Amino acid sequence: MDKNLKSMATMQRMQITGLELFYKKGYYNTSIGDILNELSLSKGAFYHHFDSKEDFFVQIIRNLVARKMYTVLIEPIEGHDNPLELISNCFENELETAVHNELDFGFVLGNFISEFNGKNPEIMKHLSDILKIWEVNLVSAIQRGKFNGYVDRHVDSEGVAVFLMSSYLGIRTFMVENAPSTRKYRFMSQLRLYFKSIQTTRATA
Amino acid sequence: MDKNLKSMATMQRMQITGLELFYKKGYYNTSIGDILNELSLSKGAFYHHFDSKEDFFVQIIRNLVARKMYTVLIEPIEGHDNPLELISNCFENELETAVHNELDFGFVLGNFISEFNGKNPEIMKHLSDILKIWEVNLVSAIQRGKFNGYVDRHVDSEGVAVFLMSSYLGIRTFMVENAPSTRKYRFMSQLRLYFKSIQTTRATA
DNA sequence: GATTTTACCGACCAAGTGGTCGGTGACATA
DNA sequence: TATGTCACCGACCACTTGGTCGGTAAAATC
Repeated sequence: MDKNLKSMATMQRMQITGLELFYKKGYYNTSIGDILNELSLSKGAFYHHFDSKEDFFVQIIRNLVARKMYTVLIEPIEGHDNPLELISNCFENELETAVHNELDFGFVLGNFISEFNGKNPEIMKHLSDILKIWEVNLVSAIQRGKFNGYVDRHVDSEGVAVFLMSSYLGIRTFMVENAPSTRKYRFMSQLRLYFKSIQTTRATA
Repeated sequence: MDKNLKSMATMQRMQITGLELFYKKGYYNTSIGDILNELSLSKGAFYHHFDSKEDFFVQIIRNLVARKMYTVLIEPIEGHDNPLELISNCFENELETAVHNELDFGFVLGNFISEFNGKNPEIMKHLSDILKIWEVNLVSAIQRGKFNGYVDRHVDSEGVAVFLMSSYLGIRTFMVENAPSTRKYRFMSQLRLYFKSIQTTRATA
């Protein structure tokens, strides 16, 4: 059973390093050799554990990206508090880690989507699945917000979700290009302005 | 002088096909051979006109992307009408062409930024320049709007610009993934809601 | 009409790529 | 102790890549 454990550990190490490099340099621009070098492992080791580069990448998405997305962008907005506030804090946190150049899984996703779109339907399916889950959870958070009196009943929940996901994906591309901290701040301010316009108006209905 | 003309025409053809393929398949995933095949031209022809693949790409950015960005995302928001309306229409138009799968230069830019970021500073500089021009023009459109009484004087023009650019870049990634038409519609609705929250309030101040 | 310039050709090259395969030694099983 | 399994090794392969270079034919220049 010790063997099995070692095997798992190696696979894990490969996947973690793989994600890091794929994220930094892009999938097509990262060779298996790059990853193996970083870990001082051989081709043989790689193909012993994975069928192909593509299989390897799919495993990474399912094992690392999907799970992390869940804990970071979905779990935090569950609950019955004001969803707009939950979302706000969640975005704030994630953008803050992004400022410090750590792996931000929202952006990892956006990155990969633009890399694979139109090229690799198999991989796109996996990426789309994750996005879909995010979307569904955002929509239900907004609806919960309506039910609990935090969100104006007239707003279109799906619309809000699309708008939120878009701007989040976008700000990440945009932060990466320049002045991340300033842009994060400006983005969050405007987001809160937008939230104001869809929250329940205390004055009339 | 006929020679010169033919030369220019060939370069133009190469650049147009190049942009198309780079956009569709990504820069690193498109070989010079791919482009040449499409045009039935030879390696010799390519390296006669361009120094390298990178040089070729930079030319494309400067000759095609930058100019098109200007006519499509910048010129339409100049003028002294309500800038929020101009921007709204401009985004609407561009997203509509995007729905029909034509080249959308806003997204071309976002795509390339995520592909080159952290990898090729030389190319990133060119992309950043274009983005900067867009940003500056958005900011001044908003400020004009304040001056002309269309936009609430308390809003942060730079913030609005960052928010607009982010959401535009994001919706394009997101539209490309699925249900472009629906998402475009939802996005535009929410964008107009946001605009309402930053326009001059007729009731008080 | 002779000469030079120029647009383009295509065989070729070195450097990588993803992927294969016959090994080897440590461990588990018997 | 003998045997089998399994994690890992690294030389090797077919193929693609960006890029070179000696050529050619037509146009421009003289």
